[in-house]
Amino acid sequence: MQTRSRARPLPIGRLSKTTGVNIETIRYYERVGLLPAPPRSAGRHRLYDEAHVQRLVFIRRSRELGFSLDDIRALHTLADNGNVACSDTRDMTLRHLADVRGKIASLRKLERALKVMTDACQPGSQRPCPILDTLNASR
Amino acid sequence: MQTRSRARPLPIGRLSKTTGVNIETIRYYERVGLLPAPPRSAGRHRLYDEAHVQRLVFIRRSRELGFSLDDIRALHTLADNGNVACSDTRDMTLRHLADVRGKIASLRKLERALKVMTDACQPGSQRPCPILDTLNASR
DNA sequence: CCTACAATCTGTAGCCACTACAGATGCAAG
DNA sequence: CTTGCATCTGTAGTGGCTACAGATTGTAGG
Repeated sequence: MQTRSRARPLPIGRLSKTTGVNIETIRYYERVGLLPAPPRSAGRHRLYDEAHVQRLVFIRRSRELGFSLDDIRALHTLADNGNVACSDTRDMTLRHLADVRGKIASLRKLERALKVMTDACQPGSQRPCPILDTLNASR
Repeated sequence: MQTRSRARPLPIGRLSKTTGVNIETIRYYERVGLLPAPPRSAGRHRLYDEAHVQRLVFIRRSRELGFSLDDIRALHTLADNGNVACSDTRDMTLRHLADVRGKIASLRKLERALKVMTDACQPGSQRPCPILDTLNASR
């Protein structure tokens, strides 16, 4: 599985480049208990191994999918416990999916409302400005 | 235009009920310079008039449409200056609309990705959990 | 070995738009 | 006058980072 004998540990800058996660963000994740604290060099510099890389990639992917840090903590726990039937992960993901769909729905409402406003507001056509008008209307 | 002679001033709680904006939020808007500081009673309680109600409704409507507080400050300035051709308001709204559309697009990507994951993860069907699998994959 | 200079360290504060207190007053009805 | 709700100020917390300052460490070249 491993081409090199034992990968030597990465300092935080290398981990950052490898995973695409900001250095400050990596330290932040450690502070909030999302990424385990790695061993340190004699001069207290963090030294990461392959497991940290995996963990951090997992976190990044989950963030890209919009999971909260709390969700990710829960996912880690499930993953670490071997998660047999994966019904918990599925439930979490379904809840999150519902959430995303809700957000899409309300953004679409916004979109329609904004479109109506900009359509009504043709340059040089009217006064008072229909946009300001809409905003002043109580409903 | 006015049925009653001169409406007597509202304390913050009434303003809150009238406009649907939280009391704490009203004070916050004053602190950040979004809502002008009203006159006070002898005991330093805020006393609002109809203009404040209008202003606050404007703010609420704008927030519902997703404008930032900075945007709203700009809109106020435009409204107060009589905004003749309303091209500035239109530009702002168009920019905001583009932003909203961008958000919708990325949420839709999310939605699709999450759907693929939950579809792959039928209860009791597979291990390891395809969701955790996806999250571990670097791309 | 020494010197630059880059990388990393810790700790703190800022961002947005609120929200949630605590503890001290004010106000209005009975 | 008392009771009890409304309001006051000031501060701190939320999520998920990001941006410093100022001190130390690691490393490559000479």
